[in-house]
Amino acid sequence: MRAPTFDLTLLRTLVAIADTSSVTAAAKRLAYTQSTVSMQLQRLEAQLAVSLHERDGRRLRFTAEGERLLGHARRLLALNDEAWSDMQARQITGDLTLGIPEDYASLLPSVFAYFHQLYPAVGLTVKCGTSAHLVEQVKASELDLALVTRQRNSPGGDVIRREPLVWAVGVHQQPSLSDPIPLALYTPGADVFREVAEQALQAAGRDWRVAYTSQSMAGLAPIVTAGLAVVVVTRSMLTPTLRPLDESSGLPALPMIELALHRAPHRPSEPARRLGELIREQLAAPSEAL
Amino acid sequence: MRAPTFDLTLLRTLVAIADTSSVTAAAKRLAYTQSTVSMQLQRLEAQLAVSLHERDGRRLRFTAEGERLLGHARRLLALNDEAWSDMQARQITGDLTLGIPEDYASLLPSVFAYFHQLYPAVGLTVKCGTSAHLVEQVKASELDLALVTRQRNSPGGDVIRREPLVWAVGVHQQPSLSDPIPLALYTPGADVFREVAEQALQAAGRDWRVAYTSQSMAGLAPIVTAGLAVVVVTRSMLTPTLRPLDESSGLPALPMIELALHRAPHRPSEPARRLGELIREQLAAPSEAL
DNA sequence: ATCAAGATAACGATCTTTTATGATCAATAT
DNA sequence: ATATTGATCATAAAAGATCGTTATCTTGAT
Repeated sequence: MRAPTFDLTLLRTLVAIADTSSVTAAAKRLAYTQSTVSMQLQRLEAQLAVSLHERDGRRLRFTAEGERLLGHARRLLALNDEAWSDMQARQITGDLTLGIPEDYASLLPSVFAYFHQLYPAVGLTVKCGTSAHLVEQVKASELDLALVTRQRNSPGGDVIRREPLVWAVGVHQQPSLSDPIPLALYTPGADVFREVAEQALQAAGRDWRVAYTSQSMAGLAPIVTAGLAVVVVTRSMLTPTLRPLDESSGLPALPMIELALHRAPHRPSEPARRLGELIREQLAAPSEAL
Repeated sequence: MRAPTFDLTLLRTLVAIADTSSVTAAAKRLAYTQSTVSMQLQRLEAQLAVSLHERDGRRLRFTAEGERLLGHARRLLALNDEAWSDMQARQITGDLTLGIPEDYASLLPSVFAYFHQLYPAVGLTVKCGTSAHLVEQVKASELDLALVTRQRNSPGGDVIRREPLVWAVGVHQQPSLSDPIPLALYTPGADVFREVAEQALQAAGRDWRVAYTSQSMAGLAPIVTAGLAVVVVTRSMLTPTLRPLDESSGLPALPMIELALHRAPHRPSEPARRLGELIREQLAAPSEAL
């Protein structure tokens, strides 16, 4: 007496029948013949010794047992699909290199960890750099992917999400905001935050001075928390030591920036495709909020 | 391109191979031929395009992928088996009658609810009565099953669990325990609690009087909570309004009683078998504790 | 009466299991 | 060491069962 076991393909047609409430439509969807689906349903009923469906007039209706089995079928198939794609994912091998702005290095580790769980055989290298530099590297195929910040509606790459920029200072500081405004900025060059800040101040007719520059937020932090300068960050980068400044501070409003994903010009490798997908899924959340 | 779907029978042999770490043994367990199991394993590997096992010397070892799949297989099969037995259980129909002592009516509802979930097509009737009466009814096949209380090591039926009996009074009462002890007892007749109590008092040379009698605990409750009498209950029947009395009260210790399941003499119906099983499982918990 | 959907029958192809056999490895004897 | 034995696993070939298709029939709705 062998253990009774469902044939998952039969359960899949059961689900298709339920979804379409028609044998013929289910057959079309599954690329079977109508008669095949009809017989598959009968086979299921025979194996369980239950009648799963009734036919009143032309309409097909499931019995209580049918509905019950449907639930089991959905659960089983979900587990099956998950198991299958897990096994496939583990087969994917290769190496890929992703570029990210330094400041986003803190945002991504959980994504990397998840990626490694899903694709343990893929060697992932992460390189940090300024957005402008990263874009060039992707174009030169030195990177497979690059996640960069840019001003709104700039061309190139796919937008992953948009984020509001805010002025910020140390939590307990009340900075003197008379001109010239003391700014803490990233290293000179094509930095988006810097561009945005300077454009906004200029448009507002304000004056400013660069009180401090550094390669990354980490370097700027001491100055900012000490209240010696204000900084521009995305809202998601605010830490407990940083306090955002609203309009009452007198500083001009800042526009949104975009987080965009650039891909190397050649057709993306499978690992690159997957990582791109994952980044989109994982980071897509806080988009147009304000 | 049809959706990729596992063959659960193949996964079952995978598990058997893992459990026995031998193709031959797995074949024996599954009532297959050795070559069948060998080929089934290969088929699985072919379908996934992965090698699941390695052979170093004579020993069979799973690869990392094999172990991974094994996990999925176990989960899928567990779900399959659960689904299957659920579908079978729903097929079971019939009626059955269970007898229980009145005081246990409060203990069982969750079991009945669960039973109805598992076997919705079974009509369950519950009849209350004294243990002695219930036993007679089962013997006469007027009941399919009877759950009764009895003194320890009495014959007949299967012991479901043993429970300590305790003396109890109202929470805030300090009853006068000088002879004759005022007892609140069930209706005269073959009641186990009464028997046990009277035997214990007699053995201790104490005197008592029956201050109140009723068909059930519900009727006794007012007298007891008012402190006019002490009552005998199982520990599991203690409510927030009842306070158990320990040895310091001067009352003699009470023995354990047993909860036993009696079955009608004829071969039990399938529903009766199932309910019996369920009762055993669900009530087996607090057995010999003290 | 006609049309569309579902059920049934018969056939053919494919896949699965078995029987039979060969290969490999470990252990024991020579 | 070498040979032999025993056992396990893999492979080949054949029988058998199963599943899907084509074709046809039935049934219900317009």
